[in-house]
Amino acid sequence: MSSKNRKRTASSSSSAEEPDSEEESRLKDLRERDEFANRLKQRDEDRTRKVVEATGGRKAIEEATKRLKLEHEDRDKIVPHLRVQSRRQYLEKRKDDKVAELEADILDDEYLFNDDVLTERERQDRRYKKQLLNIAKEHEKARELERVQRYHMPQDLKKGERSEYVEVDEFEQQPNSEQKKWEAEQLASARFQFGAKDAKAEEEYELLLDDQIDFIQALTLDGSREKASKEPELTETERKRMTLDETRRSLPVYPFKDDLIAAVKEHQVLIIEGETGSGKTTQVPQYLVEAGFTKDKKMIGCTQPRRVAAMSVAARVAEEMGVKLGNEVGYSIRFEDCTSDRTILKYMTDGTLHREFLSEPDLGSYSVMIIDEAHERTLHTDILFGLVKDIARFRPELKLLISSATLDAEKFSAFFDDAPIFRIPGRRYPVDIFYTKAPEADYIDACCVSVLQIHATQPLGDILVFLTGQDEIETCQEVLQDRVKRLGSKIRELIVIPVYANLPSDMQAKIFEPTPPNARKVILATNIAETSLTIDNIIYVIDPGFAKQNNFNSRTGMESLMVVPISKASANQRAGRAGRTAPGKCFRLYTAWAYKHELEENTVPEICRINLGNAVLMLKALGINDLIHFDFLDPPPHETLVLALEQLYALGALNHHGELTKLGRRMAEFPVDPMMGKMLLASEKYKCSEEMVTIAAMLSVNSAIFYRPKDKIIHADTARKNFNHMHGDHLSLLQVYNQWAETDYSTQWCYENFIQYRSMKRARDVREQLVGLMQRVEIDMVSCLPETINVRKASTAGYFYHVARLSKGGNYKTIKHNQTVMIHPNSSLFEELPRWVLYHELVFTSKEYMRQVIEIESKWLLEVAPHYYKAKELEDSTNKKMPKGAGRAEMTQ
DNA sequence: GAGCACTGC
Repeated sequence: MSSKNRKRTASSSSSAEEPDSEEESRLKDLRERDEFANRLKQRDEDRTRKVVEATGGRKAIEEATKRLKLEHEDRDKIVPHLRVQSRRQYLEKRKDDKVAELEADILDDEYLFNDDVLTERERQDRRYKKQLLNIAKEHEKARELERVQRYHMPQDLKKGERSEYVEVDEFEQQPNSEQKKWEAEQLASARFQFGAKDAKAEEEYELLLDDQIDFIQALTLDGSREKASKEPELTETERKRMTLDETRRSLPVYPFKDDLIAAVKEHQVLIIEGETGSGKTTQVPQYLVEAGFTKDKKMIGCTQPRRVAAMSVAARVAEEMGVKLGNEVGYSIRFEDCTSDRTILKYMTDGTLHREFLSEPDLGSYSVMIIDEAHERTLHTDILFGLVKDIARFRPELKLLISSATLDAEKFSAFFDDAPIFRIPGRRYPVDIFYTKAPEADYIDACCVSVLQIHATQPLGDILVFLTGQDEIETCQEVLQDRVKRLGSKIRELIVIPVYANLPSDMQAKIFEPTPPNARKVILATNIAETSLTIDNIIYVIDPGFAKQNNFNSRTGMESLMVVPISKASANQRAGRAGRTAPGKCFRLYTAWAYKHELEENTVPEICRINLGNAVLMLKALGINDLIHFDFLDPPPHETLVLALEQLYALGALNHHGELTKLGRRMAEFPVDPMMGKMLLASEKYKCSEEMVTIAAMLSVNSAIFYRPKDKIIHADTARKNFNHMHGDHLSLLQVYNQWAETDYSTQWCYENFIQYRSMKRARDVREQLVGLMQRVEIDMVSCLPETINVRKASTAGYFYHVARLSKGGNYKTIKHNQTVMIHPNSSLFEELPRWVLYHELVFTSKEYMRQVIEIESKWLLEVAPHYYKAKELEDSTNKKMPKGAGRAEMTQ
């Protein structure tokens, strides 16, 4: 490391040194880099051989089946518990209702009839009722007291018992929770009202009809199944009765089998355009196997944007081909490689293939590569396009299939030198599209009204509503449940179910439960339902036309999560969700004019919106030096690329010729941001690899570690404070992980400390992978605890770019851009305000916040990045501006 | 004193 620093210094202070030694050290580094790469390759080959000996992949399969089984068992354990919970909640609610009813009853009674006009029996009855009410109230009071006094922290729970706070969320979501009742009361009393109070009830019911939104039908999304009357639809049970072979033959691709094989044989690149449900993902690879594309021990690869898809499709195809998953048909995703030497058909995520390029840049073991769901334009598919196009030029025998839904096919074809397009009809029912006559001011409210409107006027069938986030979903759920309750038996039962990615999986599973007869399900979902989750039996879709999108500003290096209008492609995708099992309807909460004139044609592809540090490093590691002219389907903004290159240079991953250094080659092995990669490699020098790996893993599960249930915020916060480390959040995270590890990764411990088990489990997976990679880049695992200065120094070695200094008024200024930023209120340093801090990321929400912060000393910057910082600019006394030009360090070691 | 759409390696 120190030799590198010297070299960098030398290269930047130019004329002082002889050019020869600079050139020499560059060449030496390149030589070392290549030797390192060769060692990696050698090791990979050895490992593959070992897998073959160990009767290939069986372990992975066992692991996979074990995992599936475990999840299943988990659910079985949880479901009865959930039932008890919901019953309890129901009883609670009912009790509240009954008590309120009784109270109203007595009041009415007293108001209407004087005591003396009553008969003795009536008087007795009244007394009895009053007594009952008193008892109920006393009981409630006692319980209230008990609740306060006898509140026990979750650790008091006996072993095996589930902590209660998991479901509390649900309790709070109930329309009748105490807090909500109180709020509603306050609101009601604060409102100015005309007329008699009891007249209001009437109005409320009228509202359902009064408030209606006018929709006009504009067009119909064509379905390919309109002739459904001619060929009677197969029900699910009928389909099950069919043999696998019959099912395969009933798919829309089947008639095109021979044509398709012929087309693949004739052309090197083929674009396949087909709707979901055409069977292309499962069938096309099988056809190619039958056609003999895997004869010479080469594989057919098929990429998917999502892990679940890769796994489930592989399982399905294995079943159809009558082989065991992991043998001839396998899948490969992060943390799980379920393939063997016998595998000829391999499903994988696009990111996995992207990684595979590092060890096999020519895709030598594949005869066909299928890139599926290309229209989704994930970062990885977009980069794969460029790579794969390049390879196709010097491997003429490699076949490429790019498969996509409609619209984009022409663009793909143009990119791949006018490759022919093969069209396969899909299987979808028509969807009628409705627009509002006038724009809606409040789309949440409009959603609720529309749902009730559909519920009251349209035939049965489930509704899917697209909202932007958890917050909106919760509000909408409350409003709906409240209004439904008030409408009472005037309408049929309406079941409201939320879905978003952060929702615990057993709650998510509820969307798949069948709707009871004569009831209707409303699913309130985020974008998760646009692609990731397919829910059957949706007939109606409500689309307000918004989504949350992450954008990266390469000028400031800041990310921001904003609500933006969706694109036309996205709107059509959403509408399509209504026509999967029967003709459907889609209600768009914007005008037809807005659709036509205000929505973009397509969503801006991910590659143009995010930080490309890691992607650029990877491409460099693949030997692609001229990134500015890399063949992108949609080139990312120039500044993003420049920023990424600059950062890589500053980190020492590239030399001044823009070539990858040995350090850079090692960094590329890690599936993390380059700064984090550098941090991990720096741990070698600072002898704290154990700690850094943990911190990296914890930082990778983005801010989803601490759990804050609404009603136990105080407890959650005190629990969190126990982990706070005086020097900052990285160390707090380290403490969380290490304490968890000490309890043998206990679930119970997580509940007790208000920590999300799911995130911790993921951190553990990531950590395991990183440990493996550390060995791969030849770093031993050592610990420096209990001393932690080196942990912070190693962090600084990676993140010296992300440093801010305290200025007047308690604000911080970033060193690089002199931009005003603040410590995030969740940070353990929020009230400390150290002079120098290092941040993991900069996010814009309501303000510019630094998230995950540690305290550092300015002299460390000179130690870890002498090429980047001058001693002068780090002087604490002066307040003068930072000289801009970086890399002109004059420091001597 | 805040607030995390969704994937993936």
